[in-house]
Amino acid sequence: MTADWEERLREHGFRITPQRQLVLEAVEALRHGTPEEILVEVQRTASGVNLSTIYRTLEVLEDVGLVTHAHIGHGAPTYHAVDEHVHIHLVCDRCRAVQSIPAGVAASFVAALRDDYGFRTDISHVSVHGHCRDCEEAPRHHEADDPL
Amino acid sequence: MTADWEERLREHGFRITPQRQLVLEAVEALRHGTPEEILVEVQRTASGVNLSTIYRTLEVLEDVGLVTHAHIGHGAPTYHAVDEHVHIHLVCDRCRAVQSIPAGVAASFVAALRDDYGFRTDISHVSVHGHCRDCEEAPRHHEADDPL
DNA sequence: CTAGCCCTGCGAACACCTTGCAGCTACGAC
DNA sequence: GTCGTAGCTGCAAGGTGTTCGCAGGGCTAG
Repeated sequence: MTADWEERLREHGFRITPQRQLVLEAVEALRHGTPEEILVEVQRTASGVNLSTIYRTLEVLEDVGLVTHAHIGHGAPTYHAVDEHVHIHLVCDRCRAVQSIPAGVAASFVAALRDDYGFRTDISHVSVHGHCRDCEEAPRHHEADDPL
Repeated sequence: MTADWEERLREHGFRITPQRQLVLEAVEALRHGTPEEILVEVQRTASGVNLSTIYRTLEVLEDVGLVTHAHIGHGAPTYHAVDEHVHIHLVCDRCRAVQSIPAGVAASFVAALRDDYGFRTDISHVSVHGHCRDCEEAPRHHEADDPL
C-alpha cells in the first residue's frame, strides 16, 4: 500500500527518502514547529540528519502541498501539516503567547479583500499581532523581559 | 521653539541627538523603509552613522511612539512614522508586490477578535499574505523567479 | 563651565538560512 | 537481480540581518 504523501511526492517527480518521511512525521507530531525544532524531532530517530536537509525538505513538502508555513514572530517561520484545521495565529507582542483561532472569524474580512481589491488571501499564512487578554488587563509598562 | 518629537523623547528621559533627528526624518521621507534603507537615507546627510545606531534609534523612536514597524516579508521589517494613515499591507507571495489599504476594511474582524477573544489587535502591524489580482488572473505556475 | 551618564561608532558575535561540492541512494531500464 | 544516472544528503563555508560589549565623546543638569 502506498501512502498518500508518497503519491504526492511522486506526482511531482520527487523521490521517496527516509528524511522526507521523517520530516513530514515530525511536522505532524509537533503541530507547530520551526526548522530547528523539526530538526530536533527528526534527530530523535535519525541523529545524522542535517539542518540544511530540513530546509530543503520543507521546501519540497511545501511545494507539493503537504505542509505550509506561517510567519509568527520576526524570526523563524513555523511549519504545520496541511490536514490540520485552517487557523489564524494571534501573537501577543508583550508576552509572546500564540493563540490559534478558527479561520472562519476572518471570513468577512477575506471576502472584502477579494471583492474590493481582487486579493486572494492565504489566511493561514497571516499572523495577527497585538495584545492578548491577560496582558491587556495587567497593563504593566514593560514588555516580556523574560527572555522566552 | 521645541519640536514635538523632541518633547516626546525628553518626556521618556531620552536625549536629543542629531542621529535621532536624522533617523526620524529619514523614516518620514521614505514612508516605508527597512533599517538598511534608512541607513542609506541618513548617510546622505551624515555618512559616519552606523547601522547599529539605526537599530538602536528605531527601537527608541518606537518606544516613545514616533514610529512603528510591520513585518512584510520574512526578512527585514519596515518602519514608518505614526502620523501616517493607519493601513494594512497586502503582500503578494507570487510577485512580491505590496499594496496598502485603509485599516477600516478590517474593522469588523478586529471587533470580533476583541469581543470573542479579548485580543486587542495592532492592525497596522499585520501583513496579509496571498495573491494579488494580477497574479490570480495570470495563473502561471512559477513564482517570481525574477530575483526582485 | 563642569561632571556624569547616555549615546555612538566599531568590531565581533549571533541567529537564521543558503549554497557548492562530493559521495550516496532511489528507482527506472534492462 | 544489477546497473546507471540523476536526484538527494551531509558537510562546511558563506551570506544576510540583528545584537552586544566596550571605549570614547557629546548632551544636559547644576
